[in-house]
Amino acid sequence: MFEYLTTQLTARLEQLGWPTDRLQLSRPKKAENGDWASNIAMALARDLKRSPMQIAEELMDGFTLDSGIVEKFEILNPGFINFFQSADYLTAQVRHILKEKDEYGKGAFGKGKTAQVEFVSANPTGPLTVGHGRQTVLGDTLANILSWSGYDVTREYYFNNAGRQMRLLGESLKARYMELKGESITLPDGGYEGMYLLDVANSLLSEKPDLTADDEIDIFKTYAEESIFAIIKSSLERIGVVHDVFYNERSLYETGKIDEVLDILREKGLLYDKDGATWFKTSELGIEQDRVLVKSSGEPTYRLPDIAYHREKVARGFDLVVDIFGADHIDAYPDVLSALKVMDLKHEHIEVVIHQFVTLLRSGEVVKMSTRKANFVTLDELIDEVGADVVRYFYIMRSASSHLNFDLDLAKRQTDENPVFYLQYAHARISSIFRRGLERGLASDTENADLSLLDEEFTVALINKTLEFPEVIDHCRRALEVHHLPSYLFELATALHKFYTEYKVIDLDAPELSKARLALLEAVQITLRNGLRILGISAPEQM
RNA sequence: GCUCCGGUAGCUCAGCUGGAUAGAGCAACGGAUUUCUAAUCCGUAGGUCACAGGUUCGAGCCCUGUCCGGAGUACCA
Repeated sequence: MFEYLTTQLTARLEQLGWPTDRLQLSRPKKAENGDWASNIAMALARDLKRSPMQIAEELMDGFTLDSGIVEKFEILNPGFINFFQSADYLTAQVRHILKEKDEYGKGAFGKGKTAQVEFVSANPTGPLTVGHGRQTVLGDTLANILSWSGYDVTREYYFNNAGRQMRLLGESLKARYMELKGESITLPDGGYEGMYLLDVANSLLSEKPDLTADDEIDIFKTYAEESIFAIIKSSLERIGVVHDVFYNERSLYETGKIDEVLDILREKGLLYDKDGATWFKTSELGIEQDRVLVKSSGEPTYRLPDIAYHREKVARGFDLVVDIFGADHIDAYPDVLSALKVMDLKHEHIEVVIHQFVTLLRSGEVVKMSTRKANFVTLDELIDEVGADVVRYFYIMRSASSHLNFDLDLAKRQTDENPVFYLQYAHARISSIFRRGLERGLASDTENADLSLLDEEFTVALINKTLEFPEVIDHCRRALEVHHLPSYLFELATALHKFYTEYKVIDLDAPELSKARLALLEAVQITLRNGLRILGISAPEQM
C-alpha cells in the first residue's frame, strides 16, 4: 500500500506540476486517522503560497485509487490526507505472509550490493568484557538487518597482534609463568594483571615446562595470543556470532600497505618530522591538532594501520562499510576519514556507529568494573548468569547512543516482567494453540481459509501489526539502528496477547472462523520467528 | 577550554530524517481465570519533554546560549 500510494501520489503531483520530493507517508498514531497519512499539502503550502486545505482539495480532486487497496481517503485540518485500506488488501497481505514464510520481511534495497560490518575487533589481550558484548551483539544484529535487506554481508574482526600491547601481554605471561615456577618476577609496568593469564600460564607450563626467563618473549606472546583468541572465539560462538574474516593488522605491514599510506601522504605534503616522530598534518584538514603516525621509537601509532586498513576496505569495493566503535574510540574515525579524503578515496559509503557504555546493575547498585576483575566483567560470565537469549536482547533493546543500564535482576527473572520471555511466550503460545487445534481435529488450512472473516477490531489491529514488520526492518537499515526491532516485536506480542484474550481461536462450533484465525496466527508466528531470528534469539515451541 | 553522546512519568527508556490529544515497560493502586498456557489481559494514577530565547502554519525533534551527567581530547588501542 505504501508503494502504491507513493507511486500514485507522485504521478498526481507531476501531473499538477508540483514538486514531488517532499512527499512523505507515515502511519498515523491513531486508528481513526487511517492506515496511512500524508502531510504533503502542508509541506507544499509555502512554495505554492496557498492554504494546505486548498492544496489537499485540489490534489485529491478527481483522484481515483484502486478500491481493492484503498477503501477511502479523508482530508482533515490542518491539511492531512488520510488513507484507509480496504479489507481485501488486508487479507491479501496475510496471504502474502503465509506465502513468504521464512522470507517474510526481506527487502530488496541491498540486492546485488555488498556490505561489510566490522565489529568486536578487540585485540587478543584478554577475554571479551561486558563492554565488548554490546558491540558484539549490536554488530551482529546490524549485519543480520543488512542481510535481510538484501546485502551480501561480510562480518569482519580486525585485530592487532603486533605492537606494544601484545609485547606487554607476552611479558605479563612470562611473569606469570615464572611465578608458577617459584621465581618472583614483577609484572611489567602497565602489564596485564587479569587472573586469566594465570590459567594460560598454567597450561603453558604443562605443555612446555622447560622455559626460562632467558627464552624469547615471542614464545610467550604467541602462546598468549593463541590461547586468548580461543577464549574470545568461544565466547562469540556461545552468543551466536560468527565472523567471516579475521583481518590481521600485521598483514598490512607485510604487504607494504603501511608504507604506501606514508608515501602518499608525504607526497601530498601532509607529513612532517618533529622530535623524531612522523606527524600527520590533520590540523590542515579541520581537526584540532596534528597527530603522530610513527612514534620516535619507529613504531606506528594505531592511527596509521587504521588508515591503511580502511584504504583496503575501500579497495575491496564494498558498497557499504559499517564500523562499530565504543564511545572511547570516538576520536579515531575523523582522522581515518580525513586521511581517506586527502588520498582521493571514496569514503561516503563508510558509516560509523558509536555506542555508549554499559553499566551493570545488581540489586539496584552499580557493579564496579575494574581491569583487575574483582567483580565479574567478562561476557562469558554474563552469559553464564542470564543466558545468551537474554544477553542478546538486553544489549540491543536501547539505542546505541544511549548509555545502557543492564539490570541483572530483571535479566535473571525467568518468570515475569522479563521482555525476552514475553516475546518468546507469544511465539510458544501460538504453537500451543496449533497443538490444541490438532487434538480437536482443526489443523491450520491456509489454502482454504476464508480470511474475509477476519474483521474484528483486535484482529485487524493484529494484522496491521504484522504488516509493519518489513517497514521496521527498513527503518533499522536506513538508520543503522537495531533497537527498533525489539520494540516492534514487543508490540506485536502485545497485539497477539490481546487478540488471544478477546477471541477464542479453536471453536468447534465455528470451524470456518477457527480456520481463518489459525491462518492468521500462522502469519503472526512467522513474523515473530523471523524477527527473533534477526535478533539471534530462540523461538521456543513451548515454555 | 574544545569535541562527541545523553537529559522525556518515581525508575529504565521509545518517540521512525518538524506533524494530529507526548508513549511503553517496571514500580504503585484496582479489576479479569468453570474457557486454546494468567510467563496473559483490562483499568486508575503519574509530564513545565533540563532551562532561556529563536526559526514557522506547526518544535520533544532544527538554531543560539546556559546548567547537569558520561566519553574523549597521548609518541595507549
